Amino acid sequence: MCSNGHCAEEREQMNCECPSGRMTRFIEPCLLFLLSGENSYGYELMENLKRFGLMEESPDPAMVYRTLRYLEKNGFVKSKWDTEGTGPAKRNYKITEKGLSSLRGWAAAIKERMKYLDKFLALYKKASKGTAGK
Amino acid sequence: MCSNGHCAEEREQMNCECPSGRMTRFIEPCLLFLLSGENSYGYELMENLKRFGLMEESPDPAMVYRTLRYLEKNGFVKSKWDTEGTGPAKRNYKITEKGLSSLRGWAAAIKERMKYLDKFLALYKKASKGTAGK
DNA sequence: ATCATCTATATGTGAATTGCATATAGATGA
DNA sequence: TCATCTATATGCAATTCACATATAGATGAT
Repeated sequence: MCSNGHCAEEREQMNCECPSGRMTRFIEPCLLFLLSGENSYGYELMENLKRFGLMEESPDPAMVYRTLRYLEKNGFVKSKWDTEGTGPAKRNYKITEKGLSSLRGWAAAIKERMKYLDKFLALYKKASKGTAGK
Repeated sequence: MCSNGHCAEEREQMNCECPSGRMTRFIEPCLLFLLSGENSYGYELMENLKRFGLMEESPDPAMVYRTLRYLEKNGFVKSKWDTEGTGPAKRNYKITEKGLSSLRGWAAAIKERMKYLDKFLALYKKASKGTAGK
């Protein structure tokens, strides 16, 4: 049981994988960001997602592929089958203008959200100085 | 439709209430923090939650009361009916040692989480300097 | 040749989380 | 008596996600 009592397994507080503070749908801006750099496809994106740290081990393929389809369905990216080269066919994604705009929206929202988290931590720290958070 | 295409209504990017970056179960550490300051009850806590900014208008009573029951069920708080004073009876909550420990866990997790968000924003900013995020 | 492994994409399912609606009821003031 | 404020609570459906599973082309080892 983790420190928050959510998880079945015993974990270090900092490595707790219970929902504490999980960022809902954070994989979306990550994918959009990667695609804003260069066109890519699911399997490759999965590897590069590790850079963002939140999916340290290896991101869930289901999440990656489903999110990519969601992004395409909503016009944030466009895909084409790429049968060149070796191995199975890849679905190659390219970000759209709408996708770039969404990425800017995400960045702004994340910035805003961090303000609130900072506020929480500031309140917490302030309260810790006294005995309690009165 | 918001900038991320998730919401039905038109909104300013910064005020978008779509899931962009929402912190899952953030109400938990907020309640624990408030109770670490002084004993309180649902209706009062609901008012004080506004201070954290994330539930600007007014927090959903369902979330507040359900979360409090969850916290009690898991030993993070204890409650007693308070029939003193005027109006309907209040369920008065008091944080436990386990609750204080959980609050510390949340604070650590949030700090850690902010590191990742900072990292994302740093990457985004860096990429914005060049033409694209290559 | 066949078998494991790597590359690549995709769907199914159940649990967790949440927003919104609704129910209940004591107390207060017009 | 009726609306409003205080106070707590449940029901339900949509969203999100972790984990399991399916499919299939290509490659290298034995």
